Amino acid sequence: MHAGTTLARPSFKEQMLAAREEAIITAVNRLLAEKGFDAMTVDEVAAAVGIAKASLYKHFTSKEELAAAAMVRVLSRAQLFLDTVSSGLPPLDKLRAVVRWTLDLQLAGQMPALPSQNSSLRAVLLASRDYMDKLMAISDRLGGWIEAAQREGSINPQLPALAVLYTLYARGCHPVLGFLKAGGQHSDEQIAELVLGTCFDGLRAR
Amino acid sequence: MHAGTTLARPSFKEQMLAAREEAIITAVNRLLAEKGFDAMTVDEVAAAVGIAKASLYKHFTSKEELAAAAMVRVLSRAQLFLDTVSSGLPPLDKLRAVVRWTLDLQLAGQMPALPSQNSSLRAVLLASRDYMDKLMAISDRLGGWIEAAQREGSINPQLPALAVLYTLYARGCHPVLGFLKAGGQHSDEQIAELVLGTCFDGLRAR
DNA sequence: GTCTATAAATAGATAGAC
DNA sequence: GTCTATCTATTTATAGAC
Repeated sequence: MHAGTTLARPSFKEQMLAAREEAIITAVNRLLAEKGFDAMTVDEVAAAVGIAKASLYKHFTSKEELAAAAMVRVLSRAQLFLDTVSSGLPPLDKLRAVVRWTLDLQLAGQMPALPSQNSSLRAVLLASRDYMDKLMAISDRLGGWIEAAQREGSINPQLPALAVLYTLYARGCHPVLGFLKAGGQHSDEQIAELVLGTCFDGLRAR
Repeated sequence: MHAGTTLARPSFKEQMLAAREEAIITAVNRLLAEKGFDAMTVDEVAAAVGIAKASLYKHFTSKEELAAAAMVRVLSRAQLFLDTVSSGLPPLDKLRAVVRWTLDLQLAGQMPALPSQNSSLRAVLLASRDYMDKLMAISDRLGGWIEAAQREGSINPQLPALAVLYTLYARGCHPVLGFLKAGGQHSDEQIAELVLGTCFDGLRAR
């Protein structure tokens, strides 16, 4: 939130500040993954970080800003991951890799739940330049890969590209992962591969 | 909640009571679909029904009971729908019909959102005989159809039947529907067919 | 910036008259 | 059973000392 990224080398104090805010966001991120925005309380966040609630409000001006920071960080990490996806890969494999990344994040309990349609968080996110810019940038890159995959015939060309994009995003909050994990019958690796398979190949036999 | 289903013919008063409770559950159902359990308030429910909050508590003992009643009603309706699915249909088509039913419910804004992992509602549902019995009964019937479909080779036999079941359930809270609907590019019918297609056939070309 | 203490608003739930 | 009025606990957010 504070400008820790000036051009000059960050001072020790600034580094401490940045580290603390990282810790805050990490706690928020976990709580958002566990119980979602509405059920998460600022008291819990403060307790998890180990600081007073009032101190939290020196860093972030509201509960919504707190959550938004976590959402932005996830998007930033997604962008970093996109950068690591080999450009030589066929577009379908790139998309697979991205979905796999979101599944791993979920299995690690680090995927914040999407705000519900009517949440106060939603309005803040839609108004956040940072969040929307990152979301657009990610969507553009994925959209390019989707269309390339459709041109080469590896993704069903009859599907609207937007529908494909949303379907990929939806994997980020797929409750199936939690159910299967709670069942205890499968390893995380097996679960991820299962869901990845049903996403791209469907339930029907091929 | 109250026993409106005695063996004797229900009196006028009992019918009024049942109708009121139906109206309450309908309002709760819509609110659960719109914003989920955590964000829904009892005040909103009372306002939507047009009665005082205290009156609500004469019918249902807590917010959780209120929501549970709505969840149970959805399961009851699902059971009724299962009964109407022609027994002559191939198992894959039966499963398709069920998913289609849940998609229609969602598009109508009448599918209550699943409680988050850590919600107080979750505990109440797990402890509710009514809810769990219905859920088990539905799961058993769907499980039978899934296994039959796998035996005849129309559903991928390599997938664990439970994974298939959860995947079907997950369609009941698929955020893609909301996104596509908000986009305004497609009719409800098109959206339902799109999601149905990606569920059974996957994103990849066939 | 961090803390303790508290304000202000809202939530779920209940009392008691009718 | 329905209402108004109220209680109690919780929650977001802030004041003010250090």
